[in-house]
Amino acid sequence: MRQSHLFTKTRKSAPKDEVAKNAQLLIRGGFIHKEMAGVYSYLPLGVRVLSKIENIIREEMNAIGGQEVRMATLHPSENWKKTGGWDNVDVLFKIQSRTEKEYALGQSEEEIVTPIAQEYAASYKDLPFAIYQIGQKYRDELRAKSGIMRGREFGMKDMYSFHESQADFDRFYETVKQAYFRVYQRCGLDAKVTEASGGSFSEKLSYEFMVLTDAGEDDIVYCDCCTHCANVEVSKVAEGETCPKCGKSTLKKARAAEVGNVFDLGTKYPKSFGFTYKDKDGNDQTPIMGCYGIGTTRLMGTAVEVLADEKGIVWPETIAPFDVHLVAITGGNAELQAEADKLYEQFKENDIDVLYDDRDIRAGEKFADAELIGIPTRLVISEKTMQEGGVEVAERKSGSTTFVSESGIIEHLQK
RNA sequence: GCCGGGAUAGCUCAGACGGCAGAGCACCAAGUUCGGAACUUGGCGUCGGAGGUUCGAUCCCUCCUCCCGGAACCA
Repeated sequence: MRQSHLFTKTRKSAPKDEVAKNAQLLIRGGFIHKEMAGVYSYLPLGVRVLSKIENIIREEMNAIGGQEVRMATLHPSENWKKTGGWDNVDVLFKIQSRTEKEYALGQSEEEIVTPIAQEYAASYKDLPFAIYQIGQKYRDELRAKSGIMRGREFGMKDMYSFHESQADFDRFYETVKQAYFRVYQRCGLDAKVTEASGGSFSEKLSYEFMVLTDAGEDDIVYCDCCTHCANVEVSKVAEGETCPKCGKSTLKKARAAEVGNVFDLGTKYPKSFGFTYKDKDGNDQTPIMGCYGIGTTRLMGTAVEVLADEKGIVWPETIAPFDVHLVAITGGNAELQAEADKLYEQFKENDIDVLYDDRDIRAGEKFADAELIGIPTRLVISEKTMQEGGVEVAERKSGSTTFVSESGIIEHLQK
């Protein structure tokens, strides 16, 4: 894409009503636009990043047998009244129609997915299965904060699974945990899994996936030399004590952002809806249910928080809005401009995902913008580089530069 | 909803004793520039809203709205 066609622009300063690094950089770069506290619109660059995150999640959920759906976000109040959520879930947005009919906005989808599952699962032969979707969620937070880390409307992947037995649930639970680790790893983030409380809807322990960052809202204690990690709210062992798992190190405490969670829901929701299936002996049984969430927009915010430097965002290749930022420094030289245009066309022909800075502005502004936007690889074509018959290749993350000939650049980028 | 802070140009901010409201950036036009947000010249406010005090309020008082931080909460 030509940057001159991109309708968004960068800005030098962050708006004064944003303090969180993720929101400051994402707004300055033109990835998101704030509508009100806790609610953001996603602009072209932001949508590109979010789509890549969603696709990684989609691939991993599909790989473990998840089936993608898109459920309603406008919910009938009756379903929430059946489960008790109407009166007990304080973050539930409740709205009323002109005729005073009541609705809820989806803050989670058990109330919708359970009846759907019920419709199709009448026999033990129909189990197990897992349904997921990626979409908007609404939560009536008393205090939205931290940019896109904790909003009233946000993106989430939520998956729900239904099983015949606890053993089968446990098997799938573990499968999902492994898939989640792959998601975070592919997004360039190092996540830890912690034990945490199940919240208001489950008496069992849940697992949360945590990425260390001061922008988070949870405190965890973890071990450096093994995988032990727990939310301080449930940890029986405190900071500085010996790791109960490996016994080798003392535990450290850190701030972390929850980027996913998995819950054993037991039979609560199927029971609320009278969801039973026939077992082999013809008896009615209630399925065991699990739910699994990843906040897609929070994941995006976390990546910014964790990976950005003083110049701007540093996207991992896997979720960057573009793979390559081609920056033309022409100084008004038409031949050079034509040369850059040619290179851009060649990139497109070779399916290289490129943002081409063809704007008629000074070099310094282009460099500053490139660093702010954070595309992993920056190519510069200028009089200087042309004299040597090539382009400069700069890595955003390290700042290191190399020189590659014009004829070899496509091959260089494709490997 | 609680505690604290805040709201002045599109953006970032200054401002005064209560007395004609400013700068930089951005935007438009022209020119000079052209590898780190450059420069010159000319073109844009309901001082968040509503009351009150006052000859006069952006400034003082009251209420409200919105925003930020914190606490609490956190499917």
